[in-house]
Amino acid sequence: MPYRSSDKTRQKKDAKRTAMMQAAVRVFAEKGYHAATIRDIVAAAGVAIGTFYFYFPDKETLFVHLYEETADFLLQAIRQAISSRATLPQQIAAGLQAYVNIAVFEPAVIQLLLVGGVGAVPSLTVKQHEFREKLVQIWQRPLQNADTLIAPQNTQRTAEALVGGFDEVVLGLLRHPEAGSQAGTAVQELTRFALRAVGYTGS
Amino acid sequence: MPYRSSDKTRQKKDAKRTAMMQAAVRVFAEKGYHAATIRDIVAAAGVAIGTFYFYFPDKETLFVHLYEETADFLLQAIRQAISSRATLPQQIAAGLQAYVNIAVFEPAVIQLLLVGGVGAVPSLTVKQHEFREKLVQIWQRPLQNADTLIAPQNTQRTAEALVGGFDEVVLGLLRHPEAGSQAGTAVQELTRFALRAVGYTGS
Amino acid sequence: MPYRSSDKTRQKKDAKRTAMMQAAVRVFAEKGYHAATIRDIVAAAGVAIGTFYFYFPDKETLFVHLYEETADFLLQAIRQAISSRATLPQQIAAGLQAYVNIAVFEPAVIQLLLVGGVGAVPSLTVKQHEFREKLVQIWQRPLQNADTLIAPQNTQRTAEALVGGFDEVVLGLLRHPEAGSQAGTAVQELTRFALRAVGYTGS
Amino acid sequence: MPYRSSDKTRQKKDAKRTAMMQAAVRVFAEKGYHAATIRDIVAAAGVAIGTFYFYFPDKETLFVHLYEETADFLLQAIRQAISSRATLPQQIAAGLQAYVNIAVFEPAVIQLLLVGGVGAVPSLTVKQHEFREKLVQIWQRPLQNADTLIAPQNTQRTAEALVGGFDEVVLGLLRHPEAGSQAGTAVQELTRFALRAVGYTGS
DNA sequence: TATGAATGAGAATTCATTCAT
DNA sequence: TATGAATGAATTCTCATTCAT
Repeated sequence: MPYRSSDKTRQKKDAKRTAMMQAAVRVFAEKGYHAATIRDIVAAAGVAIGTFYFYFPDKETLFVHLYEETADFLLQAIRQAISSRATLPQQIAAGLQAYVNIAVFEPAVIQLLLVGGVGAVPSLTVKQHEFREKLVQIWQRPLQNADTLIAPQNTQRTAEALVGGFDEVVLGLLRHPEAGSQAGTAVQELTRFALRAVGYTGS
Repeated sequence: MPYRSSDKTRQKKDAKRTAMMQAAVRVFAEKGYHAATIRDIVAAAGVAIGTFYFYFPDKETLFVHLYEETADFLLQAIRQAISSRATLPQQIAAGLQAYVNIAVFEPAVIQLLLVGGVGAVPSLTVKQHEFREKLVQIWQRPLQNADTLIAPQNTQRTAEALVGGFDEVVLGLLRHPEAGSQAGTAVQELTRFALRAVGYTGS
Repeated sequence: MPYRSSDKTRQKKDAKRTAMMQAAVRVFAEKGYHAATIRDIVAAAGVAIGTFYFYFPDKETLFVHLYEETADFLLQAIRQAISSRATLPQQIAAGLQAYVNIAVFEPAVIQLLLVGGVGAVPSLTVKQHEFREKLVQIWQRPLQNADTLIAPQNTQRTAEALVGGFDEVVLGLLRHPEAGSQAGTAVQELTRFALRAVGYTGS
Repeated sequence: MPYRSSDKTRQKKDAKRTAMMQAAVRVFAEKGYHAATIRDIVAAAGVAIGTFYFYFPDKETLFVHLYEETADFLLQAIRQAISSRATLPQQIAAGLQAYVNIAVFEPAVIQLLLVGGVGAVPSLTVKQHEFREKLVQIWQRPLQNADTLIAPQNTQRTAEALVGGFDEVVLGLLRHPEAGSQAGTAVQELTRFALRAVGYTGS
């Protein structure tokens, strides 16, 4: 019996914690790390300042944590989309579609990862590198697997360049209000771009 | 002897102003806009705080100015490299070489443009968009000119993706201390990547 | 036990706020707007600098607010004293007595209104004019009501001159440490002065 | 011969010094002591900052000096106007006319004495008191001389009140752009006010 | 757990003043 | 004499963080 109550408490607490983190993501994404104040965050979450420090040790830790979680979410989504397809063109299209979907429906995720946290917190630099590297690895894998269907190349470098290109286009989409309407075209064009870039000769 | 105004004094002042701006670029590049304090900048320049405000109106104005100047410098270097070559492969190789050279010898330039100023100052957002757009245009031009030698495509989108790809690779280079040694290889690989990506069929 | 918000806490906060405002009035009155620093004010109130900004938006806003409140207090006191009497001589004597009382027992009020804030803040100029005008109106009213008992005259001008005269004498009183002892005489003499000045012929 | 040249030099220097002082009066009058910067003053005088410190030791000293000179000028003008007339009504009218003239044609003088310097500089307080006292004495003298023609009274107190009244009205005039057109009426009304206030029974 | 009043280090900016030329 | 570049103390204000309730 007692543990059930404790369970509920735990759940409640987690719910509040999660709500605060979501509020924080929104605020960080919108204003960037430095311009976002704790007051902004607690206001967005509808709690008091003290409550923030009950759930999180400090601003920087929260931000780094948020960055990691968000990065994992994005990586997982792309990884999952790619791994659920069989051929390289399908993998690229699916991975891109997943990425663009997130950009359109959760722009805060992209904002946080590609804009809000860039060069803001020293302790984040390492995490950022890790994130970039993992992203590259995710895109490099299908290239390695399609070994015989693409041009001979340094797949790591190719994946790096693709990742950068995807980011640039996606950020460009977000700069325009009607991001959603362009998304489909962008995915197609980027897919073709990527296939050419790797020298795909299948079909 | 009413103080010679326009001669050496003038030059000295300009020299000092330039020296201070260079110091500021270094500091901004290293720490990012917010983490860089006026104290950091004047310390790096070896002057007093008041001196900063004698030469510049305020932190933000200086930063925006620096960003613009640096952006113009980079754009000009790449534009110039591209326009001095005749064929697409040469143009791409030359443009990339120019870009990578700056990254290797003036890493602060790339740091300032791609990292230190991202999401830092609201009044900079517009300038950043302009910078990205100009960069895209610079790379789009040779594609348009090589019209018949490349695959049919949305050259604007392609240029966007290339620009993003180049940036990512260059930032990757800077992450490693021995950037210089990798630079040559990176230029070659990126050139081939780009030629494939545009579907170049010349020779 | 989520923190009782509206009870004692509220009252305490208001009390502190009031205490800080009183401290601020003292400091502003003593040093004038510019010479009074936030440090002075918080030192006088026995709190930290941050506390000031928790209660008030900034120095100027507080000062203007203080000025308005103080002006209203003084105006109300004089208005009330005058309106509670029936004849002109009584009205003048009562109004003056009220004014002098405040000067003697709350010299900071007069100091703030007539000295500390003069020419200090641009945004205050309008308030100052309003204050002077209201003061003139207060003294003009009894003159208009005693219409038939005083010399024909521009009562507005007369009231202006009386107001200026009263201020000068009151400030003179405050210049001497034993202001209180002279106060009674001053009220009598000023009353007679005013009655002559309006050409009062009653009795 | 040499002394002639030195003489000219002296004159030139004095001329420049005077020009700078006039510029300073204008600036102090317009902005008040604290808001007026040395840069403002030298800009108004058309010289360099260093030049200021060649002629004057520092800002405060200059201001106090300016205050004294301006006060002397005003006192002398009124004193002179009064002493050149024979009867009390003429004396009051002439003194007021002189005062109002200065207010209309040299508003900076009044601004400096009655507004710009009030409560601004601690070291000025004494000078201000002296100024007020001298002004009171100037107006008290004719009252004492008209001893038998006015009501029995404390002429010092009366003079104080008159001085304050005159100031208030004059400041009121300056608040309106068309000060000049109202000046004549104001002098007449104030003269009558003053004559009534002293209980003048002549004629 | 939750609150929000209180803190104070630190940042940007101003401006009177100095001094080498 | 005259200049104006250079200085740095002092000021206002912000904001992450603490802690008594």
